[in-house]
Amino acid sequence: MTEESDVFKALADETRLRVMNLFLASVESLCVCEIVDALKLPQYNVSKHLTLLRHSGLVDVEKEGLWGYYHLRGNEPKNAALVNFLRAFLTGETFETDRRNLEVRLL
Amino acid sequence: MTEESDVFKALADETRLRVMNLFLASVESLCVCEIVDALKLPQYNVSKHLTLLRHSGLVDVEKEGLWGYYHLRGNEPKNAALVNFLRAFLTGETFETDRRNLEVRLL
DNA sequence: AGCTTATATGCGTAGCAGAGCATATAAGCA
DNA sequence: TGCTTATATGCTCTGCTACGCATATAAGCT
Repeated sequence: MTEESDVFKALADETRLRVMNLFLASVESLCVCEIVDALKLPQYNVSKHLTLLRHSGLVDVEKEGLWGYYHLRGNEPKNAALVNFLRAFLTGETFETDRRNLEVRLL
Repeated sequence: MTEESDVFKALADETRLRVMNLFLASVESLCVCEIVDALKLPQYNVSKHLTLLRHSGLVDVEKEGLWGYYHLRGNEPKNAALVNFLRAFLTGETFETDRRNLEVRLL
């Protein structure tokens, strides 16, 4: 059984919220290295958090050669309301900075 | 600084979600013993989780003699959207059973 | 084949969180 | 004052989790 608390466990971490924030900010899928650059965190760290987010059902990957393109599973009925809530909830300096860094990186 | 992830940490626990579910189900404040009876968990356990929820800003207490009446802080702008989301999110057998047990206990 | 690049993962460690049990606090009542 | 009731809390143990580092995997390129 999938516990309801698992979704919150997935979000109960500063780094994973920062990752989610990036997904909310971009229409496109994001590869690991883009997230790494935007958050300025070690690659292994980001990779592990992405795996956890994927297992929680919040995001999904599509592999294309070397790259892994991660994206929100916002279409899932279970996630839609949550994603909507997150969009309003993730304010603050850190999140804004991360979004700016992502924007620069995507240029 | 209050981290955004703290709210999710507060909800990243099955027991605390069950407590929140009871608050969503009842208009009135709830005392600890009512929650204990509804959830069928040890008093010390419930008490600790309530303290944590209080520190996270999600609930508040009013002490009246021996009793502590806990209630949602759903009026807080920061909580309103979350409470709304939770109301739709907390489905499942356990939550329903808990609500029924609370109802019986409140008779 | 060998090198590089992108991503994942196993291991060890440190810290936090929840459970259980006992006990403290403190209010009401005989 | 002493007993009971409602709630809180200190302590210990245990398990999970995030981190860092190293390394594995595996695709593309020369």
